[in-house]
Amino acid sequence: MRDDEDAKRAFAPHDHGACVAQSVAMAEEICLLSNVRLTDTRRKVLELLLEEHRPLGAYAILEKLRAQGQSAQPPVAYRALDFLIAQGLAHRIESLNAYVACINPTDCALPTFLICTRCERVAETEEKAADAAISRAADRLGFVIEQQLREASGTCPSCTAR
Amino acid sequence: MRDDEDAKRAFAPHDHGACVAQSVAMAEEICLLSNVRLTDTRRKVLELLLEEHRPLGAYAILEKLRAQGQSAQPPVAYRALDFLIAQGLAHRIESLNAYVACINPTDCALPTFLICTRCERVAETEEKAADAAISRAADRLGFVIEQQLREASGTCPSCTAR
DNA sequence: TCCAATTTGTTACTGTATAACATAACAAAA
DNA sequence: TTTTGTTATGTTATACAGTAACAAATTGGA
Repeated sequence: MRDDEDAKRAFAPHDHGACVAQSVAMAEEICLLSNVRLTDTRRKVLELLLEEHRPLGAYAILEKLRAQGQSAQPPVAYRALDFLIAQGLAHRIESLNAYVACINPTDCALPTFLICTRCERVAETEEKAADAAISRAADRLGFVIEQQLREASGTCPSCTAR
Repeated sequence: MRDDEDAKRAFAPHDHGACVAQSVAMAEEICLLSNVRLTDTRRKVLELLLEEHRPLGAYAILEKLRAQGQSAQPPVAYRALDFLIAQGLAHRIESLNAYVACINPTDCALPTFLICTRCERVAETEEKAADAAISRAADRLGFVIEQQLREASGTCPSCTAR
C-alpha cells in the first residue's frame, strides 16, 4: 500500500524540475505498455499539469498552449485531458472543474483529494477505510456503486504554518 | 443518529405530495428559527427541487420558473440556490452541476450522495466512518479540512430490479 | 503502396456561472 | 412616520466549461 510520502511532498517545496522529468518518463513507459500514443499535444498538456502541483482549468491549459505557439481550440485541451485521465495520468477535480496530474500513476486507485484553498495545491491520499465505509452503506441500501468521488478542501500544513 | 429510512425512500415510490408539503413546512420553521426569510422565489425553487427526487440544473429550474410566469434570469436561480444551500435546505451535486433538496434538513451533516445513473434519483446517507477515515488521513498530513465532498454513482435498487 | 484507424484542426454551439449595477422591499432607529 | 442601513430582486452582459460534427492529416500495419 502507498504511504503518505507523495501527499506530503505535494504541499512542500522539492526539486520540481526533476519531479516533472521523472513523471514524464514514467508516463512514456505507461503508454508504451498500454500500447497507446503519448503524442506531442498530450505530453505537453501533461507537462503543463506537472509543472504546477495545482489544478488547472481547461481554458488555462489552452492559454498556456497558445503561449507556446500551439493551435489551441477547446477540443484540443479536452481531448488531451480525456486521454490522460483514461490512462490514469491525470485526475479531474470535480469541485473546481479543473485537472491535476496524478502523482503516482502506477499505484493509484480511488484517490481522495485534499485541496488547499490558499495555495491551491492538491494532494492525493488513498483511504481504503473511507472506501469500505461508503461501500458498506451502498450495500445496505442495495445500491451498486460504479464510481466514487471524494474531495476535501481546507488548509494545507505549509499555509497553516504561515 | 439518522438511519437509512430517508435514503431507502428516495429510491422507492411514496406519497410525494405530502412529502413536499411537509418539507416546505419544515423549511419555513428552520428559516424562522434562523431569522432568515424564505421569500417567494426561494420557496418556489425549493418546491421545484422537492417535486423531483433528482438533481435539477440551474437552467432547468429557470425554465420551470418561467413556465410559472416568473422572471428568471440566471442569477435568480443561483441566488435562491445559494440561499437554500446556506440554510442546509438543498445540496449541490458536484459531479452533475446540479442541485437537490435536502431530505432531512434538521439532521444533516456531511452527507454522502448515492446517484443513480439510470433514474437519476439521489439518496443521502451519513457515513461517519468515511468521515473519520478522511479526517484521520488529513490529520496525519497536517491538513485542516473545512469542507468535504463524497459522491458515488451507480445503480439504485429499483433500477437493478428492472 | 494502399487501407483503415487514430489523431488533429476548426467551426459553431450548448450549458454553467458570475460580475456589476440599478431598483425595490424590509426592519429598526430617529 | 420619515429616514436610513440592509437585504433581496431585476437585468444586462459576459466569463468560464464542455461537446457535436466534420474535414484534414498522420500513423501503423496488410
